[in-house]
Amino acid sequence: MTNPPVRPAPLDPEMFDPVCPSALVPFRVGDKWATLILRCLEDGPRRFSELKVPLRGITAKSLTQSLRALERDGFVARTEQEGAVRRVDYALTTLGRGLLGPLDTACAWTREHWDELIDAQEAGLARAAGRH
Amino acid sequence: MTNPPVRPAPLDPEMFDPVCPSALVPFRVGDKWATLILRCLEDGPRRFSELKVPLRGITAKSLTQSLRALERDGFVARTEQEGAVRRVDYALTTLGRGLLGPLDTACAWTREHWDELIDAQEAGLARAAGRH
DNA sequence: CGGTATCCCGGGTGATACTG
DNA sequence: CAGTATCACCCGGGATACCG
Repeated sequence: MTNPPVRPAPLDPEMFDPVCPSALVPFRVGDKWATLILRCLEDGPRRFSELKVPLRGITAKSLTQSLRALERDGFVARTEQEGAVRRVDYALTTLGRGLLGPLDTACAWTREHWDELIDAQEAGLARAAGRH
Repeated sequence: MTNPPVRPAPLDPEMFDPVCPSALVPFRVGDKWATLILRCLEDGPRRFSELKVPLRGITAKSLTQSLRALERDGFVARTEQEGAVRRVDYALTTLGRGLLGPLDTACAWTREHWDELIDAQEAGLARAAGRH
């Protein structure tokens, strides 16, 4: 039985598409991209360029920065594969995987109260507009 | 039976003191101060100046900004009391109170893994220092 | 007391170009 | 492919002063 390194299915390029302005998703971890990166690593290690796909519009610089920060904080492990073609993998550490728990809780809450969040925000904007 | 408006105990000026560098508390809601404000409102309505106490060093401007944002998003309700002395109260809305659930989850996780978080961070810093 | 009005600074973020 | 280097901009946030 061969035992090739676990390779999860490719990421859905639209996994963050419908929304995520993070204005409405009220929980943030680390910097702007950190939670999204964590989510991307949920199903297994990912390559640098692989991560760029669902992270619409992220620059190499920002991605590097976020990854380095996550690495420094012990949430993500970076491993450089040797071989002809360059290949660097990023994976969740145990600690990083643990973060997904509370993160899921937060996301679940947001999804459950999505309509209320939208309504409240619209009402708030209307009030703000009326005041001026 | 008189029914005076509920007034919770005064806030502990040191309720955020030992730590909270928010670098290690990996969950953020809204801006820099939002989660702390939410926590401050947990036990009931608070006045503007009352909030400034545990929020060591926050400026009136920042507090106003954060509160206005929380109000716009429907997490906090502002009520201006009439009377001789000026008095403005901020209280959690139902939606805002709901946020405390996931927030508690996040805080609990952080507390549970505090030592690991510290260790991982120190290790990360050491590695970073070694690389340069 | 409960804010506004200004000024200002640092850095987080993006755009672009370049590299091993 | 997996980054680095550089510039440049915006704005969150603090400091200070003032107001109804």
